[in-house]
Amino acid sequence: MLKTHYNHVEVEKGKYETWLKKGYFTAGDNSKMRFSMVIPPPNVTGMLHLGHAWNTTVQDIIARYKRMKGYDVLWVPGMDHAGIATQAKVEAKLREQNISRYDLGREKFLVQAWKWKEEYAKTIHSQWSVMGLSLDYSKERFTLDEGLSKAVKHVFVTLYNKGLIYRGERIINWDPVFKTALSNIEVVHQDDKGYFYYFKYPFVENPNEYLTVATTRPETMFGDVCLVVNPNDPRYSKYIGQKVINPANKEEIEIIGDSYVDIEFGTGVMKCTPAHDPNDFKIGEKYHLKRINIFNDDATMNENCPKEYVNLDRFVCRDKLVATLKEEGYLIKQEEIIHQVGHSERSKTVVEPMVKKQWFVKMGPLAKQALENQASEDKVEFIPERFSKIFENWMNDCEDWCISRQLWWGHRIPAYYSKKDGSILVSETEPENIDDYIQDEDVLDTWFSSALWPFSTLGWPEDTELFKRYYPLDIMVTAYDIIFFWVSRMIFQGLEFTKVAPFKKCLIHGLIRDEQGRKMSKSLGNGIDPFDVINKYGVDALRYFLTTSTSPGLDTRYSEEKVKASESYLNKIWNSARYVLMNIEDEKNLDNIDLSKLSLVDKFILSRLNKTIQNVTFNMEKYDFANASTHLYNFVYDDFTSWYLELSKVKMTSETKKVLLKVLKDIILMIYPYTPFIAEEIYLSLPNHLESICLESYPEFNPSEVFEEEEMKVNSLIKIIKDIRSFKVENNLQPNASIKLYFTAKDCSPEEIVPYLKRFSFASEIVLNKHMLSSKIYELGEIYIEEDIDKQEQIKKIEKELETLEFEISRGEKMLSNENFLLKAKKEKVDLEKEKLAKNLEKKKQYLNKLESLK
RNA sequence: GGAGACUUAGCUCAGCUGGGAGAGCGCCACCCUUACAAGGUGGAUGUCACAGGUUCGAGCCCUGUAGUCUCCACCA
Repeated sequence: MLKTHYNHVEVEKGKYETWLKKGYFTAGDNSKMRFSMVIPPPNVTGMLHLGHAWNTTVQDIIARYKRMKGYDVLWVPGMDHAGIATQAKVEAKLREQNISRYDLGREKFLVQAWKWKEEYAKTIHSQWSVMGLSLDYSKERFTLDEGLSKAVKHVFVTLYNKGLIYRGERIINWDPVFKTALSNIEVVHQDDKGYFYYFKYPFVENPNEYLTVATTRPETMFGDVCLVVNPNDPRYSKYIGQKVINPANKEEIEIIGDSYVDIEFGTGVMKCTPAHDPNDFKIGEKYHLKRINIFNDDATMNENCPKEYVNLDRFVCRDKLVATLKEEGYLIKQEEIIHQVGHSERSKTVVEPMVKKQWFVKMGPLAKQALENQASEDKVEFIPERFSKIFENWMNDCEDWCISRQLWWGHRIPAYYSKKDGSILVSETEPENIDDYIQDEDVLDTWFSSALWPFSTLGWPEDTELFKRYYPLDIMVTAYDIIFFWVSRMIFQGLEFTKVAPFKKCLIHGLIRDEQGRKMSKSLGNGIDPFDVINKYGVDALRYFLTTSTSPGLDTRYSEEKVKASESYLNKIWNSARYVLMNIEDEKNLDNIDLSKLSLVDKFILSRLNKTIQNVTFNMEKYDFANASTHLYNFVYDDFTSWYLELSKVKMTSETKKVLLKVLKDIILMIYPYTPFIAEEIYLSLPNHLESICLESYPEFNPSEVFEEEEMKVNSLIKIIKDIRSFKVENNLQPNASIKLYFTAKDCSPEEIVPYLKRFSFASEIVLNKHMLSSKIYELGEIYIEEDIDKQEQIKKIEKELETLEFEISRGEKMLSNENFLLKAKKEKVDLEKEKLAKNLEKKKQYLNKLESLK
């Protein structure tokens, strides 16, 4: 027997270990249809947060639901080495001991990094188990494990041989803290306060005249190679070909013309720094301009700058240069502005565009393929659909992907440079005469290996059984913030290498915010540790909250109040289970409900149950877990606990007991994917259970158990009871005050109804078939509550009823007298309204008769 | 500069293909009724941002306006 109160600590204890031991989550039953997913691999940088909890719970609901629906479910766990993020953490830890990665050297540093990985993998595993995730650990992978490394090399080499990976000197985003290149999307643009500086560039021929150039980054003037004006700009076109003095270093530079320059913007004269600005770089390419790199790798100034600036930090240099130019009279003015500045996603430092030799993936052909696929029938179905557009927009104008990183923690680029002639060898295996070669020092962007995750985890590029059976995946579940980083890259790599999209559906959810709607972040200190929540309210309550108080694709706010409400709901189910168990204790035969022996209310609840199963299943199939849970919730509260449990107390037949058990069991089965721990606990206390709820099937809709008439009648009974209750409140009577009732049945046998009336109205006496003039009319018949009021009061009451009735009748008549409504509305709607109107008119007639007699 | 989302009860949010406005929490009154006081019963509260349009009928569809937010974009 269950305890009086739901205690999450006791309920959760030991269950997950048992499930794992029994192998319930191990895929491989080939007799069933397959259903496959892989977990978005969390970074091995630290603890899981609420976002992970949300994301994984959604997947767990899917996995458990699909198992119940008879699928062989594979859900692959795994983690991501998270190159730059993890390396930063390991370096920070070493720094505490005053050790830099260079002190250790590559190999020893990697030993430290692997240690870090082992430690955090352990934490993540234990957190997954607390969350109750039904992962198949026998298939677990890590992005740096041997098989995945093999896949990465294979992809790199194949793309290289196809000409889709190239090495080139191009302008890239440089992170001067981590001293590595970044891809475009690892740069986040923020509004920063800065200055627009206006400088004089005097003409060589005529030093009294000058052009004014505005810039936000004066220090890059040391890298200027020319000025650019628009040839169509009447103010300046005449100067094209002339020379001016660069005030920063007093060197002569030419004025060239190019229509790129916006006549309206700034002064209309642009300085050109091909080595440190993406647009200037393009112009530089067009006109074969010099690229003068002025920065060291840590963004201090290098020897291409005047002596007094060398080795100064870029911002110190900026201030010093501005001060000098001001002194020399070159600074015309400076304006404070707010502008977008690129920062490194990881180090937060201001990114410096630099020309560097890096490896790139040529995006054009890959993007084209992805877009074509998305326009075809084999497209990835995004849920909600609008995210497809976001994916396509990005695919449409993405630049080549810089994939080399100047880090140590990651997949080392399989390119080898000959010591003899410097030629490049790109190969999956080391060259035999390795001593004659030097391997490229760089590693690949983390997302390069993540992009292969849906198939590399299944053993690809080997043609494994796992890959053959489970690929492509049925669904990928992720938040919208990594559509560009991850989803899009999985799609184009999947298409390129496996010829199909890596997953059929992509379920996108939002981000979780704090109670005020702000992002959770370390600097704000507003992060919520999911495991604190779990300790307090239980993992089921957290899971329920995360997956039900959210809307598809939208952000949600964390709300302790709602977690608490979830726990109350679970307690409600818990206690309803106690009631059922208490009542069926001594009943031996609980199977095979005999429909012919059911009472009115038994049929009512069975009917409601079946409609609920239908609605819940419909929404589960759409992956709309919030909506599915709402249907179940309303059924549990309104139909089951508020009414059926109470009504069942009137006449507890052995058939009723069977119904109680069936309804409870189906509720437990439907809530199970959301809240597996409490569901298992209750399930195991039911008679005739299997070894675990994990082995159960999902409830099926049964049309032969839908009883419209009984539903209608019980609803009418409920209405009567509610009216009696309000009558008592209105008349300041205690809820259990005894009253005298008059009941004249219609379309039902009074014997069936009276016991319920008696119990719920606390009636001391129920008089049957005695027509009372001021009784109220229901589907089940007429009800009159005896009270001490005079004729006038009774008339008033009836007139009030008539008034509301009149309102409804006129609404119906208006509708039905509208020809267009009759012509254009759906037939069912018209019939429904007709029926309603007829009923109301009949009711009105009866009330009028009463009124007549009273008067 | 583009793209998208959001605006519904005091607060947080639901409202499925257009057919009589909902939940949780909070608030008021009453009730320890033998599953549950982490509860029950009854109740109050909404020009569904604004303005047009389509429609027999609009919270829902279309257009515009305002506000909030997010993403993308090289504007020196």
